[in-house]
Amino acid sequence: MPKPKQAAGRPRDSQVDHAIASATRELLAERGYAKLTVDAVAARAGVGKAAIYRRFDTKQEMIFAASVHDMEEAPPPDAGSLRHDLEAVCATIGAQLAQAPPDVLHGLLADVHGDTALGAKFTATFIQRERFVIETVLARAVERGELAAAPDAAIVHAMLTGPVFFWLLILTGDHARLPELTAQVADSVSASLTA
Amino acid sequence: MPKPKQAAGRPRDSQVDHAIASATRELLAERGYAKLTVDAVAARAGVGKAAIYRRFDTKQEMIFAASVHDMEEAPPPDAGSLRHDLEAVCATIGAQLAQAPPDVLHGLLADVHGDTALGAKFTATFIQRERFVIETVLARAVERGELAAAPDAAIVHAMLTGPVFFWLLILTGDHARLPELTAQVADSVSASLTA
DNA sequence: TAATTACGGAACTAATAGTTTCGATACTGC
DNA sequence: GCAGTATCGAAACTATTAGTTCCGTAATTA
Repeated sequence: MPKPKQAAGRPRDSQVDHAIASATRELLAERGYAKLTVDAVAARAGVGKAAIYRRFDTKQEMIFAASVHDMEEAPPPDAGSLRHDLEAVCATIGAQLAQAPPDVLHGLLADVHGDTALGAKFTATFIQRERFVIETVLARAVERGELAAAPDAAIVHAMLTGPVFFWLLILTGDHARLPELTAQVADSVSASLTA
Repeated sequence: MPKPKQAAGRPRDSQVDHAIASATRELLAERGYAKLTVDAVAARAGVGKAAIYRRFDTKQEMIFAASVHDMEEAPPPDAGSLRHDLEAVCATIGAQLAQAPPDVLHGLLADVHGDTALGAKFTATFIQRERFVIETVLARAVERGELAAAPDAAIVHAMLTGPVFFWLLILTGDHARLPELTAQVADSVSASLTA
C-alpha cells in the first residue's frame, strides 16, 4: 500500500477544490451548460485559471467532477419482493436524474461520449454502480424463489432505467408523474421476468 | 395557401444544399461530433461559409438539418396484435438510432436542449411523430378489443422507446442484441397493458 | 437594363479553451 | 534557518473557431 506521503512543495488547498466545484454547479444552474466558461468559474470561485487546470485536464473533466460530486451511492434496496426492489431502484435513479436540468445532463453525456478517458470514468462510476445494484436485486429474487435463474442484468438495466431516462431527458416530462411511471415500469418488468 | 413564388434575384442552388448536407454527414462520421468545424464543412462541400450561414442561423441547425435529412417517416405498423405492433415500433426506432454513432446523437441532443428553437423543431419532428404512431397502435388495440381503454401514450412512449435509447446511447450496447431487447420490451409492455 | 439575390473566396471580429509567466506563499528535507 | 519545490491569484498570451462582412461574378425577375 502506497502511504499518502506528503509531497514536497506547497500542498493543494482543499478549499480551492471546493470553491471550483461550487462555482461550477452554481453557474451551471444559473446560466446553463452551453454558457459555462472556465473564466467565469475561476472568477466566481475567486481562483486563478491555473488552479483549475492544475486539477483538471479539460473543462469537461472539471464539469464532470463537479457534477458527480454530490451523487451519493445508494445501496441495493431490500423491500421484500422483486417488484418493490425494482421500483425502489427505478425511483432512486429518477430522483438522481431529476436533480439536474436536462440541458446539463445532455451536455455532460455529450462530453462523456466525446472523450475516451471521461467515457471510461463515467462507465466505471455510474453504469457499473447501477449494474451492481440490479444484479444484487436479481440475485435476491433468485434466492427468494421468485426467479428460477437470474436474467441478463444489462437487459433488465435498460428496461428499468431507460424509461425514466427517456421521460426526463427526451420527453422532458413532468417530474410529478415520475412515481406513476416508475410504478408502471416496475410492474411491467417484474411481471415479465417472473412470467 | 402561399404560392411558392419565385423571389427576385438569383435562386438558391439546391446542389449547394445537398453538398452541405453530405459534407456534414461525411465529416461527422469521419471525425466525430466534437471535431466538426464549419470551415471544414465548407471546404469539403466546395462552398463558401456565407452559403452555409445564408441557410442556417447556427452550426447546430446545420447539423440538425443534415442529420434529420435521411430519417424517413415510418407509418404506424399493423401487425395484427398489440404485441407485434409494439415490437415493430420499437424495432423501427432502434434501427433509426443505430444508424448514427453515439457521440453524434449525444451532440445532437445536447444542441437540441441548449437552444429553444431547435428544441421546438426536434419535438415537432421526432417526438410528435413517434407519439402519433404509438397513439395509432394503441387505438387499434382498443378497436380489436385487446384494451378496454387507451392508456396514456406518453407513458407508453417512455416505456417502449426508453430501453432502446438507453441501450444504444448510455450502455453503448451491442447492436446485435437489439432484437432480443425489443422483443422483451414489447412482451413486457403489452402484457402490462392488457393485464 | 436595373434591381436583387446567390455564388466562392477571403479577410475580419469576438469569444473562449488552454498555456505561460509573475511575485508571493506554504510546505519538506537538510 | 535555508534550499528546493509546488502551490496560490492574477494577468498576459496563443490558437481555434463560430459567425460576419465584403469582394467580384453569375443568375434571376420586372
